[in-house]
Amino acid sequence: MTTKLSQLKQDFTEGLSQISRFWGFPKGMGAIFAVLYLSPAPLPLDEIVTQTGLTKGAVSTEVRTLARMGLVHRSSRLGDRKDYYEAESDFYKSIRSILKERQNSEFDRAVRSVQETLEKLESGSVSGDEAEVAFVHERVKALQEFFNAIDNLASAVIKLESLGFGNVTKILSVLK
Amino acid sequence: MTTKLSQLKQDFTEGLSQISRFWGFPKGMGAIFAVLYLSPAPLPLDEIVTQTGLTKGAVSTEVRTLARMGLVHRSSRLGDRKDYYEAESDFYKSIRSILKERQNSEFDRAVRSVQETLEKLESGSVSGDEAEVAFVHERVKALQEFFNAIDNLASAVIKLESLGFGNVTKILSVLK
DNA sequence: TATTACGTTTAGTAATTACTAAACGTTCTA
DNA sequence: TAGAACGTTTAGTAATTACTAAACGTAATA
Repeated sequence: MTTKLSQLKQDFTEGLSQISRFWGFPKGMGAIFAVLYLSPAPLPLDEIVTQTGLTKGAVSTEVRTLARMGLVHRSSRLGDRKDYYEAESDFYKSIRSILKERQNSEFDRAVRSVQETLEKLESGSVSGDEAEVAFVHERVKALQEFFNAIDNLASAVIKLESLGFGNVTKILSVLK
Repeated sequence: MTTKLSQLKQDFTEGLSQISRFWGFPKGMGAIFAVLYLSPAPLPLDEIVTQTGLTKGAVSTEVRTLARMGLVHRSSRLGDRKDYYEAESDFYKSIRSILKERQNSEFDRAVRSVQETLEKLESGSVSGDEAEVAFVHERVKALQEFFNAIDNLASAVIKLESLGFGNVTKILSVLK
């Protein structure tokens, strides 16, 4: 039993949409990426619109955030005022740029607030039951250290030239 | 200038709530975890209710998913029919159990659908422009390999006794 | 200068998700 | 056996997020 390529593409797109949603991104974003990822040539916005069934507005904004994440690239051609988009196919590259993106976000602000909490505790300026303050201090400190570990890991990954297969297997062997 | 412990706790809780939302979990979940994490003793549901301002129903369901993730533990005492909850303080342990949790989820289903797409392509049963089929094949394969790499990494982490400081620094040195 | 071909913004709607309030079931106590 | 003290479920609401439709801005073309 044979499958039409167009059908296959559609299934694939559906799959990526769900994956996208799973990671907390709009499912339309996954669909857009899928369409670009399976296209041999860069596509103009209009083409993405017809292939995903989303509106111009939606594609316009979501493709922009994809670009900011480094998952797609925008380009233009001389004498053609359309923008063309194509998917980044090196996923390790994408991961790095997503991590980078996340570093200057909401998340970082929240992490810093934990840092501030810790500083107050270190400076001894917190009033309350002594034993409980000590306990809280210890806990907050542990959390902060955990965040630091994660952060170091992320930074290291970002700095890498490439997180290719070799590196992954190296990591795996260390973890054995 | 001194800060009251109660105020500090509240700030901390606020911070964790945001972090929780950032990772796609309800912010109430972060708040519940924060309250438990800063409590020297296990707390009954009612106490969580008063400290977070959520309702019994909400706390009941969210504390359960926290437990499933291994971020909190439920216990009970003889001659007391309240349940008591306490936070897991070993975050590496938590990470492992979250990863485990994620492995049997929606996500895995979606990943498998990519696998199926690939199998169809491998079996040569896809009809359409030959060159394009070849291109799509290559791309889908690359994506699948990427997923495998991630999956291997996750599995390795899960199997670890402990992802303590030592291991993290080892990983870091490999990535240099 | 008017028209067309684009991408962006905006204001509103649909869909989803987080939560509340209250009914419910069970187990213990009187 | 009634009542109280729990945790759970359910049905509905509030808040958030994803998206649509359409107005808009800009630059190229006639």
